[in-house]
Amino acid sequence: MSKEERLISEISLGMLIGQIHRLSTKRFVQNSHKFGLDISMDQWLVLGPIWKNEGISQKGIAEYCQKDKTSVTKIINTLEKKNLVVRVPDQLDHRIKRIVLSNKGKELFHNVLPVMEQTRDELRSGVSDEEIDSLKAVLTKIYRNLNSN
Amino acid sequence: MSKEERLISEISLGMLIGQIHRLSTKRFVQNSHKFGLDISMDQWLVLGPIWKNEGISQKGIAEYCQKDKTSVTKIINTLEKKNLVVRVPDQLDHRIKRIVLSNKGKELFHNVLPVMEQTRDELRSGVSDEEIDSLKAVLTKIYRNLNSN
DNA sequence: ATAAAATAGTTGAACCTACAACTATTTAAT
DNA sequence: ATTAAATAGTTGTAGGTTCAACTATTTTAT
Repeated sequence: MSKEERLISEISLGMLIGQIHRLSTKRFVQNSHKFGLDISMDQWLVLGPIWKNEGISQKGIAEYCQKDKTSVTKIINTLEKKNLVVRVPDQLDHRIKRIVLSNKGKELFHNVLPVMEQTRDELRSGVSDEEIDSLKAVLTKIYRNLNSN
Repeated sequence: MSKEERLISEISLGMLIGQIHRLSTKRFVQNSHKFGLDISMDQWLVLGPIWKNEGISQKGIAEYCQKDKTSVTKIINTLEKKNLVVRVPDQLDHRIKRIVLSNKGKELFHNVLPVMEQTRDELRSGVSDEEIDSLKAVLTKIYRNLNSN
């Protein structure tokens, strides 16, 4: 492969990953609308650790989702505006805010599960478990390359 | 695999792709700074088709990059602000704007090539060509699933 | 006990994306 | 020829991401 060809193929790999990321988050939102819900992929991602760990701190959420603390602040803002979660200041360490699901938030969480499933099925249609495994293996390598320094 | 496990594994695949997308665009920008340049991944992506096809329309760029026309408008705005490209109205069809690289834009394009290469090398470190090929094959399947309707 | 460093979260600026509504222009239909 | 439909691009709004700078609160070091 010539130098230019390698560069072009690199572009297409980067573009492929970018496209899939964009299209899958878009599809998720569209599917949520089909189910009569209104939630973004990132809001859903942040809801996950709160569900699993009631009262988790924003820092905890950021680590779990591997998102910047700034992003977490802003997503929590919109979740709070939607009355899905509440910020509760920690009584011992006043720097920490603990995030708690409201009843509306809990309800939404359950309702989103089928949206998740459908999006996954659409994504994986015609793709075998072995293919997904090999995909994940290579992606994990790349992820480590990018994440270590 | 239980239903919940499948959902969790799905989340991790989605997160993996999202992380890699974010980290690789971030790495690209960081590397461009190391080379004394200042350009984002998306600006670079848009510069590509303009380089290859002098005077391409914004619609053409959008198709090439698979970006929304709105995004293209805004990225061209910032490229124009940076004096890297110029919008030239088409003489025959007044709806169309043809995008042309300035000298500064051409120069930047050349200078970014090594940034691209280095980012690719960092990304692919320890990953064989076969792995990249299988990665692309599966990603392409998923891409088609998402793109067809 | 106090000053310095670390930690948790927020804010503002710049950029990117998606959606909907809009302008201006060209093409098609009758 | 005139009206309707399609096309190219822009604008505004809302949500996300990153960076740098900032506040407030612990922790640590001396």
